[in-house]
Amino acid sequence: MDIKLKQQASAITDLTFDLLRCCEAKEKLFAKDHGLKVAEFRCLRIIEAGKTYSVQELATNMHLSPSRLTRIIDGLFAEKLVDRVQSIEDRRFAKISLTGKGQTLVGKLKEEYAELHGEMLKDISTDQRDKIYEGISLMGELVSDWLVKNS
Amino acid sequence: MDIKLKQQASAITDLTFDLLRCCEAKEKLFAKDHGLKVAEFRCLRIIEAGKTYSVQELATNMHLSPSRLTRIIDGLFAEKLVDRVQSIEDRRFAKISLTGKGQTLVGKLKEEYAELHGEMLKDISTDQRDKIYEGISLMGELVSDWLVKNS
DNA sequence: TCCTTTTCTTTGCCAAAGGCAAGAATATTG
DNA sequence: CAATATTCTTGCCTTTGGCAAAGAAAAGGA
Repeated sequence: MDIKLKQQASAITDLTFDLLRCCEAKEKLFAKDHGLKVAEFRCLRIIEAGKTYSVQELATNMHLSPSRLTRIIDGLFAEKLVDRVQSIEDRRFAKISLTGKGQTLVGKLKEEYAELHGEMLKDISTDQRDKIYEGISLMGELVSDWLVKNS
Repeated sequence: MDIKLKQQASAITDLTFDLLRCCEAKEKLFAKDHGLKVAEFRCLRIIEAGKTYSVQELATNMHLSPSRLTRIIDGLFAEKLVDRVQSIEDRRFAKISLTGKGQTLVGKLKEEYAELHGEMLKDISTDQRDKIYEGISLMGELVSDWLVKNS
């Protein structure tokens, strides 16, 4: 039993390791093709149109430090993709949101990034896609929970 | 049908995106805990004891440029974890391999990294672990194939 | 053989990514 | 009001990474 766990853990360790490298390469290519820095793409992708976010929210979400986020937002602000206003209720907070231009871009990015994945997934069966969904969903939760406990 | 693909692609896009962030954080933590730079950990992990590798092989494997690899190997060499000798058959090639110290370390790293994943996986069923394995395995191949075609 | 071309690695240089510690501004609490 | 805590930004540093040129070696002509 325990041996079974060990084998599975080892196999999954290797697979996630490889998947990670590939997905990083994929993100880098995609961002470059759209004239964005990888960090900018990653940040834009998690900002929903109409919502506002504090620096800390974004930092936590992206697993980065607040100071790093300040810099990323600086870049997006300079390109007029996001607005940054001081919160009125608590003026320590920044309220970051997408500009009109930002919303248009993010819409396009999401669309095209999903298309890219559609391209990858188009030649396998619906069932297999479900298996991918299920597997990655399970793994994502486990890793996320583990991070909460261990950092 | 096509709508189904679109939905699945979109869902999988989001999931892999989140998984990627979490796994990066996980790698960073693990490397730090073992006194290694992330790039060093990633490099060491793909070098098998007793085998030799060219710079290019490692670069391709890690999806990095040869020049970047030279630097990573410089670091590992300075710590006496890898050997770097000129190939005798073709003296343009470097032959990179683990030193004794490197083998010991890599053995420990692999063991402990698998243990870490074992810790994450221990509370779910064998079946669910198989689902994770299957899903990530499928996805890994798809992304890898896509990269070959698109870069 | 000698010259050109190709291949593999390294080096110099630069950009991007990211964190830490200190500071500024604002809230909160005693 | 004074002390403390929170939020963000800034300065400074490390790490990560690539490109282009240079070196060194092999392979191919003529």
